[in-house]
Amino acid sequence: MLCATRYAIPKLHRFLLPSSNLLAFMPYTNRTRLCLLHSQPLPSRDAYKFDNVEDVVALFNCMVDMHPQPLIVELTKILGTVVKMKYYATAIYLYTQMESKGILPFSVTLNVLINCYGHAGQMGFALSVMSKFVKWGFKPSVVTFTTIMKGLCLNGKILDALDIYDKIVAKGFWFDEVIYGTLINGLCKSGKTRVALQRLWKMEDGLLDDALDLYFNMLDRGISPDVVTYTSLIYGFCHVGQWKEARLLLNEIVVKDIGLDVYTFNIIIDALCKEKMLLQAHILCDVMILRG
DNA sequence: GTAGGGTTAG
Repeated sequence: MLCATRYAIPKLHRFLLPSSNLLAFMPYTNRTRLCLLHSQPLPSRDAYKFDNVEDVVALFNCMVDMHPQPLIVELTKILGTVVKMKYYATAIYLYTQMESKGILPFSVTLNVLINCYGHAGQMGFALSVMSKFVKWGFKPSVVTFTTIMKGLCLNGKILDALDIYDKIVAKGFWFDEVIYGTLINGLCKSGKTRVALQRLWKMEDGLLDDALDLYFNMLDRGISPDVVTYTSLIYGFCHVGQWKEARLLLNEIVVKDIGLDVYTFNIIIDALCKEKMLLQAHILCDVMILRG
């Protein structure tokens, strides 16, 4: 079941305690170590190759059984760790365990849970967690709505995501680049790049002319599209073969000195390869290598 | 100092 080992502990701690948050964990580390060591037989040599997720699960299980109960903030951090490893179903399971032991979530925990359900293709549950917010006396935040929006996009319900966007506006939350990024990506993914631009433009109360005008307009409003937003749009244009627009956007990134990252490069190289433009793809590959 | 946005291939 679990392959917690004597050798796994230091590694586990390094993994879970990357920052100055060390102090918050200190009361639990020794107990955790004892728990892990006593619940499992000593490992064979092969046990060095353990799965990190299982270690995280082991830690979570230990903590959930502790008295006094650990802080929900700490449990939420561990859940977040599992999510970052993309083990969504596992995180959902852990949450269920936690709740069944009478440990109450707080707003961030619920946001994490919603994210998990979205990725697991269970938007029905994600939405019912929304109602739990009220039940537990918390208010859904802009993060909650953005997470729901992302989940809807992931599950092919782009129109519902746009409705959520309207709710964000109605709630009076101010826009930020993450909301834009989520929505733009969702729209571009569903092959509706034009709609994405129109929608963006509408957000900014302007007229749709072309992508360049749009970005200058956004800048004027104090919201600068970042590399994620650009990358999503480039993905959309590449996918419909509109190289001119893609190139224009790429040019903007360079002009604005926004760092291209591995996502951007991969998207463009992938598109070039699919268009059999291998020479250009190769050049970009070299650029990537040059930039380390 | 806890939560939300971007890719491909196999």
